[in-house]
Amino acid sequence: MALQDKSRKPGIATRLLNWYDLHHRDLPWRIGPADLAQGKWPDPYRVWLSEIMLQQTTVEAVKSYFTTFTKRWPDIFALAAASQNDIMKAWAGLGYYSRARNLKACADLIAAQGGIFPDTDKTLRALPGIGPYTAGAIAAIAFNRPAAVVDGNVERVISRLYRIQTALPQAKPQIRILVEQLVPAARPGDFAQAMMDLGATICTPRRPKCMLCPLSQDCTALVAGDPELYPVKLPKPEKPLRRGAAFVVSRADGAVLLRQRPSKGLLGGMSEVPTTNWTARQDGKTSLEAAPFSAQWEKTGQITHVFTHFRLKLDIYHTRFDGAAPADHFWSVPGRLHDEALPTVMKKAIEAALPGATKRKQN
DNA sequence: AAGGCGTGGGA
DNA sequence: TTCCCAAGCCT
Repeated sequence: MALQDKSRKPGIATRLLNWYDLHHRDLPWRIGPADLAQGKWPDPYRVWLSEIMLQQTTVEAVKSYFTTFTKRWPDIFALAAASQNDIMKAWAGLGYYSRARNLKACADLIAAQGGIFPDTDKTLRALPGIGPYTAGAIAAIAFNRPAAVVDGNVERVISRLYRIQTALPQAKPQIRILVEQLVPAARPGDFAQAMMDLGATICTPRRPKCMLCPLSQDCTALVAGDPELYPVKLPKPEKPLRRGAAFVVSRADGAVLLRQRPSKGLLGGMSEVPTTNWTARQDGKTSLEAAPFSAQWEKTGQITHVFTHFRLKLDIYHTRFDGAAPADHFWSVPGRLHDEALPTVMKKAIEAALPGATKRKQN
């Protein structure tokens, strides 16, 4: 929700912005406070792209993807003109692949409207892949709107400032209200980024650097001596184990047999080697009936991979085959496996049978 | 509205 | 090793 009036806590915002001017992070998608003061302004396309990539993803992981994407697709029209499959390939390895599907859908919508981004919290929120956080972030950073921007960093900072006893996510509404009261009428974008920088570099989950914090005088948890206890979170359920088998079929020229996963759900729209269903059975028995064809399958190893809500153990089988690809399968481009839309778990599976096969050759 | 949805890095 | 978690969104 955009705020019309000034911050009711000017001291905190001022202290935070002064700290940000000196200690902000330089990031590829960011216009620093000095440049901003000179009248330079961020490109909404780059703000949007970076914010989508940063959802539940670390800054370090995003950097190279952001560079690759903006070089290949410099603006919203270039991205809208790209195929869904090329975007999935470029997104491979970054995770949460529904983001890549929504990215394309959003680019198409904006390009069709002349390439102009919506510039308010509410209108941004209506676009695919843009929720409360991202809408606020784009509105504040790209359009200087005094929107409340609440991410995991901000939740932590606010939880400690006010020593909030309510556990997340139940505390979210309360946190949002507190942030709304802090947002300054001037520099709302810098304020949002400052809050996140503070959470990422000073007010860290463990061992926060309170000695260096510009808000130490404001922090209730620091006074109480227990900042690490916040935010309060409920214990997470443990991840069940699922098992299955994956079948790596290699052709003489190095091509590998692939197929495309359904567009929705886990790894939706990404490519995979043929696999059995991933079941909860614990006996380790895998049915070769699910193989793409009957052959002399050689077990070449086993991999484990951790998804958001379950762990997966896959037995890896390998065979060589030089015929035509079966229905609904295709051969990868020989020597170009690293360009396929392969999620990390599938790269692991292929590597277990064909070491080095998914690596980009360096020269 | 609670659960589905990836991955890699740090402690 | 194991756990936590990182600029959340969708249904």
